[in-house]
Amino acid sequence: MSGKDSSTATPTPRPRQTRSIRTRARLLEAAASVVRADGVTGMTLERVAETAGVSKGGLLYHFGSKRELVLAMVDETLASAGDDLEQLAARDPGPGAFARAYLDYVRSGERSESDEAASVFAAATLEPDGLASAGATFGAWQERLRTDDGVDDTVALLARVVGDGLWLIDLFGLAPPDQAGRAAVCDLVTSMLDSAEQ
Amino acid sequence: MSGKDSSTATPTPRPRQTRSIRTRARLLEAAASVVRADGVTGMTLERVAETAGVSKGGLLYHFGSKRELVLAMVDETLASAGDDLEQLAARDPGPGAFARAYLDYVRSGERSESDEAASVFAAATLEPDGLASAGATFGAWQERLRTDDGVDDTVALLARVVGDGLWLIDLFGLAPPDQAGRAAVCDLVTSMLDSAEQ
DNA sequence: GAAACTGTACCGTCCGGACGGTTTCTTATT
DNA sequence: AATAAGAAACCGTCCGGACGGTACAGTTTC
Repeated sequence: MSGKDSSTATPTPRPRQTRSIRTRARLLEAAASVVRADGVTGMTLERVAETAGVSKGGLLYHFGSKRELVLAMVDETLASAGDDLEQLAARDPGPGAFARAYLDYVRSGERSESDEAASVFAAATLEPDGLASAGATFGAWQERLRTDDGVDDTVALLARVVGDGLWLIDLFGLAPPDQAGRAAVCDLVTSMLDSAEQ
Repeated sequence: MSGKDSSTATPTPRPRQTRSIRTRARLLEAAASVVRADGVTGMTLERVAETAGVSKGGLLYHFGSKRELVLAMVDETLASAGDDLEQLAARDPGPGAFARAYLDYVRSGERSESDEAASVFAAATLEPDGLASAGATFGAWQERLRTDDGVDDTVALLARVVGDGLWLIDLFGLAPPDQAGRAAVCDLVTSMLDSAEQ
């Protein structure tokens, strides 16, 4: 995960909590990596703790139950993606910035984050409503796409569907298109975005 | 699952030939319904068997292991979707038939199969490579889209991404767009398909 | 002195799979 | 037509093992 510090770092460092948060982050990361390596069924509390270099008791100190851990994985991943999105949109003034960011985010199909996100998504299926908050987040993004941007509703929705589609295709390894193809598609939709301003 | 037993005299009212494959299908269906109800973790062999009205031994007669069952679920669902797609494309002669079928398939979003497909997809994550064959199938569809249709490559890919995107968004309940929006998007891409023939 | 852990022991549950037995259908032979 | 033989379909139970979670007494770090 990258680009986590959205705001300026606190002037006074917190040595106390730094350790806790770092362990927490390590646990989250370890959980994703375990899922990626051994599948959802292989993600046991014991193995996650071991991978993170923490005892099982230590894990349960941070996450009271497996469910809590899984839900935190989803929230964390989505929040990180949201930050990246905002950051991308921020340096592109003008209408359709968020939609363009949405497409830029999936244009290259970089592997590193995608793999981890896939694991998280898979883990979310462990809990019946594990994707509930994910649905809410996607809904918020769609709303942002529709209202915050001065583009035609249909084209905005198209951008969202293409962005999500590419992202999910990557996530599950459903025969992702090659670099050239995905770039061409993103460019096509971006050009529609620009010419459909209103 | 007790059907009508209107037979009064004939002791053999039903041909028992298809008993095996019927039980198999029932097991597959039961598995999906269990996942939908209780989540991936709730899908145990015992519960699937019970839901299908079969003993656990009977289940294991048809599927040697849980892995086999899960893989069969994926294959079955994908094959079914592929059939629907072909059927849709068959009654639309002319270039871009498959691409249009791809979009028509997800246009309404009222697919009752969607629920079941979601469960199957979730179950596939139980096995590390549970989605391998799914990836292959999607790749084949993409290739069919690219070669079999007389449309521009980029637009064909766009159709695929939009189709998959809508489908996956529905599958995971990631804030699916409303009827009007999705129809508009599908119409838009379809019109691009028609005007981009070559 | 409190937060942030470690380490171990343990419990109740439940799961996947094996296995031996039982019923139902098909086929061959007489 | 009868029946023996055998395969296919299915039942019911048992077991080793692992998992999630609890409890708690110690230890390090700030």
